[in-house]
Amino acid sequence: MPITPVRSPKLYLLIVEQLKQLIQRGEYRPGDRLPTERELAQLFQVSRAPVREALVALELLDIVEGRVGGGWFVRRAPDASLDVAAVQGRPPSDILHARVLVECAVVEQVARQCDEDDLDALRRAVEAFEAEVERGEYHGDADRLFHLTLARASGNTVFADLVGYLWDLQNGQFFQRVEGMSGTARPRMERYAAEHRAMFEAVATRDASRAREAMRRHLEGVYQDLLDS
Amino acid sequence: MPITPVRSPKLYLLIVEQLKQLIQRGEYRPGDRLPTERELAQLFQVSRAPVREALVALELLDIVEGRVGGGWFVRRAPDASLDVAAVQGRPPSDILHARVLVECAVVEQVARQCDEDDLDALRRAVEAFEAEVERGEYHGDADRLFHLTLARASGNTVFADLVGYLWDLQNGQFFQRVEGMSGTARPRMERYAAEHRAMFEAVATRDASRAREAMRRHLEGVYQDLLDS
DNA sequence: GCGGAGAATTGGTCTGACAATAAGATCAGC
DNA sequence: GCTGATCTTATTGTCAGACCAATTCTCCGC
Repeated sequence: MPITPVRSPKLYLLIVEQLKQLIQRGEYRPGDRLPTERELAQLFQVSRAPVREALVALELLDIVEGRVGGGWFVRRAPDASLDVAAVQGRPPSDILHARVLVECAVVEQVARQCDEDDLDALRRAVEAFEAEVERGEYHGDADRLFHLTLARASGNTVFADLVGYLWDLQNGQFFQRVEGMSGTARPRMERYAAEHRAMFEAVATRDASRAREAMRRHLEGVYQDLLDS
Repeated sequence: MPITPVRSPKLYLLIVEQLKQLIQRGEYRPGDRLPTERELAQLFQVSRAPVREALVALELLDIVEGRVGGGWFVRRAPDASLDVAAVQGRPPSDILHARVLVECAVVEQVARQCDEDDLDALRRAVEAFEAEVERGEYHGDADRLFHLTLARASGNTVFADLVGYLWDLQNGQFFQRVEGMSGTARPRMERYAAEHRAMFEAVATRDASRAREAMRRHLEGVYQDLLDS
């Protein structure tokens, strides 16, 4: 179980972050020239070394480009990113509502249009979760996999992004650590497994409205469990 | 026949290339510790600086990980598609569907429950966009602000995250830069301004279903414009 | 105005140094 | 012999200053 990684704030990572934001917000646009390394070092109140390391790293991402004797130029805006680490915790109810909105739509769409391959993948995800519960362990991977597989089956890559983000947001915030599945945890997991299977069955029988309802109840149940604990 | 640009081989790029190959060929596997920076510098016959720049760049790609006082560790093998995947965005239609799902729900909820302060903020966002169009400039900030203000007015912080992400995803991918608003751009922007105002009016009069429809038409219109250009 | 030579600027690299952290080694105590 | 704390060493992260090569700017002659 991954304990929250305590990261020491390295300067070059902070500089990378700031530069990315500056470019994404249009402060510097593609084609623009950045301040010189020495100027950036002064602005960030550091030496040239971490500034260069940040710039070189961004160059490998094709975001900036360094020309000897010329300067650093912006090539493209950094990709939009949903970074859980950058978010300092959202109200659980906000997460719930977002998950209900997105995942209900997802499961409804999957029920309407998924093919046999999707169903196979879903079945495997359900069984992996059941096996985990059976063995008495839970580290979330199989749970996340089910929701992500569902999102992928929708055929919409953006939905997959959102579902993964929301899962991390919800579960990273709360049970960072579920050790051994003590006491009340086990019945919960068994219920979750059953709910996953129910959703799968609804999808397999192409019952969109039943699938949607199953998802809504599942998410609300998980939310309640989180609040209780 | 395009002349191949003779690029001056920067040392850190050569080192990045060699390290990537070493890891890809299994010389160093995930979990392994790389030689120390000083050892690598000796091996490559260079100083520490370019070695560090290469390592830091690989760290941003999640290929290696540097621990203070510990050393550099391999996290995963660099897969060739990573760079491409980082660059290529999401299918525009996927983004559209996600935006319709989320933002229609947002605007509907705002129409139902927003207060006077929210309406003020929305009005200011609408007027800022109109002023931008009036001045003949468009750099997206005011557009983004409107959608984000709407999301914030919903009271759900996660919705704000999602809306911001989806906006960046859609607009970062296409018009990275709209300079001067040439030809067909201006009428478009005027239409967008009008649509924003229409949404605002619908919200202000608490007409949830009209607001939702206005949002859906707006997003689909934007999508069509993007495809046309 | 134009072209070209020289000066100033700027990225790329090197060297050496120091602090902070992590990991290994040592040692006292039982 | 084992445990736990302490000390030592190793390593990264950062700083400062310097030099080189490529680029860009400037200014001068024409």
